Amino acid sequence: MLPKATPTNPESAFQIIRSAILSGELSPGSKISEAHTCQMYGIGRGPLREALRQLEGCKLVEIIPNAGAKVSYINASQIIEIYEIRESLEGLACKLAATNATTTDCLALRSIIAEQRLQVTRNNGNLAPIKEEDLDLHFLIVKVSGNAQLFQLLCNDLYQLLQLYRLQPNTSPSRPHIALEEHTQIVDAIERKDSELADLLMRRHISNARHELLANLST
Amino acid sequence: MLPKATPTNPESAFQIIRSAILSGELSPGSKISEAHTCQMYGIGRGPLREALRQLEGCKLVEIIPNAGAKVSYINASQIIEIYEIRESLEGLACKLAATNATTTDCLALRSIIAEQRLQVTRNNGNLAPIKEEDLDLHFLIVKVSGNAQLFQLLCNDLYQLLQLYRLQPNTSPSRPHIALEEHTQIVDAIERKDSELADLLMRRHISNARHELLANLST
DNA sequence: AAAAAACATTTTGTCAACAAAATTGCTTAA
DNA sequence: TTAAGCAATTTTGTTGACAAAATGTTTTTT
Repeated sequence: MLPKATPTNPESAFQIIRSAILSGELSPGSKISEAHTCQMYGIGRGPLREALRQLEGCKLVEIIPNAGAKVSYINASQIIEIYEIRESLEGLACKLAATNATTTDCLALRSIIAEQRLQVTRNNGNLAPIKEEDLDLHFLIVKVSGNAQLFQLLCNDLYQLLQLYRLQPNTSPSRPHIALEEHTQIVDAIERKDSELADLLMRRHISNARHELLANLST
Repeated sequence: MLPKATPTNPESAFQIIRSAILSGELSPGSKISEAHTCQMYGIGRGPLREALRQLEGCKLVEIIPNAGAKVSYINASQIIEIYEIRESLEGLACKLAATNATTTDCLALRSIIAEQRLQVTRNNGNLAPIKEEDLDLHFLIVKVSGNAQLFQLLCNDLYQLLQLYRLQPNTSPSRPHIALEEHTQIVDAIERKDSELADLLMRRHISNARHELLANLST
């Protein structure tokens, strides 16, 4: 019933390799040998090369002429820069979301918050893996903003770089209680259509996360 | 003396096709036939396909499976969305630039302003093509910000989408006197290291441009 | 023994031929 | 006249073989 395009085209190669990178199957910094990778995932060399060029555009791989491709390694200064960008863009997303959110949107946002609250109480304040729900919320806010370009930028590029970073050495601690509180306030502001406040709160939320990250790096 | 990689690799194909698109040689919306394009620019079909996938990442071309690639056509709502993003990101750029600018940087910024002023007086307030100097200024501010990720995002992706848009039907009027005034104030703020004000002024500057654009679209 | 040069191997870059899909134009039928 | 079906052509997708570059190893020379 699905429209299903041809199975082994460059597009699917792109998704296959991307999943492999984001799941950690291909680890950051490691070389992506063409012959080896082709056999591994059952894709041709042509399609693979196209997929690699596409992944280069997402900054997930780095291609060095005559020397091959390797999975990107995100360092600390890069992730800080990305957080600065997120601060601006997600502030914008919240501002727009507050303006455009329908009641249905608000219900969906609330339900994510509820799920997060459940997670936090369940883990009783320990280092909890809200990670997925966290991104879910940010994801939905960007979607609700209605700015398609913004959605693509954040959800197809930046969020995946964050994911890649999290595969690396240190898993950031993230204080679930505080994050939950901040999330709740943000959704409240969106629901009340207070765009200015939603903007401010989201910027502050990400700024806090950035400073926590900086503190962990310097120690 | 230059390291100069092999001439006809996918990288150079990428640059060749991109220039062709940005110069209008390949017009927005037109199909990019593989065979035809290969002959036209003297590049192989493999390298071309890799280049097209790379250009798809920059949103300069659109690839439809089993139907080929075509030059992107940027519509009004897309450009408005991009201006919203610019407003956020260039505000950030100004904020960072105000914090990080050296005296050398400020001199360079001032010299661009001087050039713009020259242009405006020369054309005596008529619809002047400050376009190049305008982008030069924005370009330099982003560079001075010191955020490499931000630089890539704005200067390698968004600015070129703007360029693509300008190739299309309507050339926006742009009021040089006002723009120059706004630019001057922005550079002043950066020079005084007033990051908050620089942020605000840039956001307002781009917001003004966006509203002008909207006004022209609705008429 | 250390450094440099030559060789062998692996890996990337490129091209050309083939297969599959889509578009085009034509024929045929309603 | 229009619409549907079919055939021919063009265009995209894919694979395989070959050329060039880089890497690693061995041999030679100082």
